[in-house]
Amino acid sequence: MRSMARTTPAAPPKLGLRERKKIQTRQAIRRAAYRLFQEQGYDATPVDQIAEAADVSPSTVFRYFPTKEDIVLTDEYDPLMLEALRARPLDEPPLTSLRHALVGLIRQYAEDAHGELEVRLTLIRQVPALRGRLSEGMTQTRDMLGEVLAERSGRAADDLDVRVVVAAVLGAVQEALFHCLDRGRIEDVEKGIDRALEVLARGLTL
Amino acid sequence: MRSMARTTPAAPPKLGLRERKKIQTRQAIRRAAYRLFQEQGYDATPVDQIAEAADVSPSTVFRYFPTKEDIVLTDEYDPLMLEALRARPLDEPPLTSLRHALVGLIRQYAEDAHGELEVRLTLIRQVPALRGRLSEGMTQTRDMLGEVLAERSGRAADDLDVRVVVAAVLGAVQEALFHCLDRGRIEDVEKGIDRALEVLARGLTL
Amino acid sequence: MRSMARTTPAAPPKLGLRERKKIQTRQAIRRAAYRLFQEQGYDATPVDQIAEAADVSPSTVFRYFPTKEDIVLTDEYDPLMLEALRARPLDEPPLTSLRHALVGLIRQYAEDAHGELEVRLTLIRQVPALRGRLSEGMTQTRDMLGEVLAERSGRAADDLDVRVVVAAVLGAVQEALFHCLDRGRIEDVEKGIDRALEVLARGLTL
Amino acid sequence: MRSMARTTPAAPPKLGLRERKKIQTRQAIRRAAYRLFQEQGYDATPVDQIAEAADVSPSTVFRYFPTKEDIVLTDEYDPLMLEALRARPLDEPPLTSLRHALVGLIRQYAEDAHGELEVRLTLIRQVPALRGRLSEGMTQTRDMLGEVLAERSGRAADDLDVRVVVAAVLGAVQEALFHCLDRGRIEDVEKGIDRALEVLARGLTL
DNA sequence: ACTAACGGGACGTCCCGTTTTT
DNA sequence: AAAAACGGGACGTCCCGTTAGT
Repeated sequence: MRSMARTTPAAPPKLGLRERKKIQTRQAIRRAAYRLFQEQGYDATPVDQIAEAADVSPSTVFRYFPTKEDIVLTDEYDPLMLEALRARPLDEPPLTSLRHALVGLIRQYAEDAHGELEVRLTLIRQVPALRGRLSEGMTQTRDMLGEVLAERSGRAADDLDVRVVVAAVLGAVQEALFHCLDRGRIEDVEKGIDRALEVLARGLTL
Repeated sequence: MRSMARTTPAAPPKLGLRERKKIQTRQAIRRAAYRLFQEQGYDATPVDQIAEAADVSPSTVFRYFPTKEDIVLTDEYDPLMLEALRARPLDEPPLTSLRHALVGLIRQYAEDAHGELEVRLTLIRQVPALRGRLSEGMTQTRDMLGEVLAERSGRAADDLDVRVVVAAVLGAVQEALFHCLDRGRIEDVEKGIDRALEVLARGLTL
Repeated sequence: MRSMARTTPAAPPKLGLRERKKIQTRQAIRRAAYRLFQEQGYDATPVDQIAEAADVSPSTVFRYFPTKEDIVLTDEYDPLMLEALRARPLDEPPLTSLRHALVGLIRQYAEDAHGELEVRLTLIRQVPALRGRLSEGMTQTRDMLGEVLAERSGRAADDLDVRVVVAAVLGAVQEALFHCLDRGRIEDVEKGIDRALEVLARGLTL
Repeated sequence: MRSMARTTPAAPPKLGLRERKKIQTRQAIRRAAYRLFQEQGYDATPVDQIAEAADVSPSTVFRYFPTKEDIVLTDEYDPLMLEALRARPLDEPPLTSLRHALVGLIRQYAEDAHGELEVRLTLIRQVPALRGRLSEGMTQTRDMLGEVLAERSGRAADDLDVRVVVAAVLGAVQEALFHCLDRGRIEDVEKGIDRALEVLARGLTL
């Protein structure tokens, strides 16, 4: 987990002015977008408006994010998650491994982008198009997690059991996230996840 | 379950010519759409083309299906599922109840619309926009299932445990469906579901 | 030739209000476009402006003309030309047949759309993109003319000699048109064509 | 004609490294472009992609070729053609003079850029935009040839007869080229041209 | 000098809702 | 009531020219 703490600022040695500007612009666009989405809704916010709010040209927005959806969906946490998962001891039950990897990641994200998590979750929940794209990404995540899990347990990558485990865990975590979001207690998210995973662990008995 | 067998065509007693024509048109549009989607892909198929293929005007398409997505997503199975769930004995473990309700439903659908299941699953998997809308519908389904489960177990409707159960089961079922689809053995879907749910039942151990 | 005189207005029996409106709109767009092209140049005239000038929405412009180029290039004279060519006596030398067919057509066009010929020629000469599309259409025309000529002379459709004849004649006619256009004596176009074809007839000697 | 054989690489006496690099880059860009055009089509190939394939920046492409079209269209054969035409004896019939000038040029080009002729012809035939620009260039060529011919025959530069001669010859040559291209016998092009010009010489009789 | 980034604008496609004919 | 046409707006792609950095 310690290694995870070094995410973006991990390799800050020497970024040319060029690079720094790029990151700034990216941030500016994303921030503007999130704000407008929150205020007006996703569909009601044209890209042009985002551009204007971010003080760039519409072309630039599309240079940074191929589609409007990507403004919300792009992130770079997947590799971190895999790494975290691989770092868990081999004899640990998969549920526990996944739990640690996911919780660490979410904690990380919450630190990195203060408050963005909520907006993002809300958006994703409300805008069908985003959910679509997200679950596309999720599928990848799922596949990747599945692969790691499979390799750790000596099974085939497309083993049904493995996939079910991953799907169940991701579904449960998502429920936990939304549950906390609904209560406005996003900071309790770890507790929620723990509880959700416990339900899974005891075989879905109520 | 027998009552379930009578789904749409269950109550044909008195349908005016009007109604029958309407249903035919609806079918024609959907069929044309599915065919074109399969041939060209979803995004590459404009609504106008569907209209032409179905031999109706674009406006008519729009009258039957508020949006293009609804052509794929609309169905009428939710109430059936709820009914089936409510019909299960109260002391049955939730996992079992859900299993019966879902399997019955899928079996029903496979009978009703021969082969459509595969196309539909494939489409949904491939087109992000559809997945978005689907999971929107899914959310409703989830909520509804959750409510029934909650009421049966005397919990609150938004109880985290209940939601986790539903989410995990739906996720697992979906994995089973895709798993069978990938192998081209869609007819084994019940076995797949059983196996997936077993993984859940034993607490996600591998 | 007399039959040719009845081109567009040939079958005006009963056009619903719908159809008439459509034709009007088409005309309005084309007229507006031609005017603006003349005033500002082709490239400097956005489609939106044409739409505004024609008092329609941009979408409508694109409904009538798939691309901006088509506003200039679309016409419906090809079938007429073929018909005219076929109507010539079989034992006539090809040069003469082509001459009559082409001259008749141009005369027709000059009558139908008074003055448009000049603008159109000018545009086509000045805007490379249009020339491209035109020569695309021209290729078709050429092929069609070639086919008729081939069939009349009992040769293969892709016979080189036939194609050379057509190409030379079309090239010569075009030169004649531009020649008259340059002198502002567009009304002498028939004389010009005659002279040009004579050069061809005598084997390109000066 | 021998002098013609030394076209671009004819005078390599002293080219600074600078110059040589420039020529190389130019070549690299053109080559990359031709390859991509062939593979994907002209319109489907963005300039950026060409730049990448040629391993230069997009700006550089733009520095070497003002527009995308120029990548295909730019060449340096016009002056050679004029020179060749001027070198013909004055009392020769224009048809013969043009024939020699053109055939020599094409032969030259075929030698210089092995196989490029075909790609180029194909591209030009298929992409309207290119045909447009080409015929723009062609117009210049035509004008230049016309001038030489006019001066040799003591006529005005814009004399209709002269222009008709040039137009007919160029048209016929083009037909011959395409004719051979269609049959995949590009090496017979001289024969084809001869035959085509003969048709012209005998006054377009079939 | 070279290149990356940006700006601005056009094009053409699509969707969905409204208005007009039939 | 069905259809055809229209309107309006968004999206995403592309091109080419300029500016700012290395």
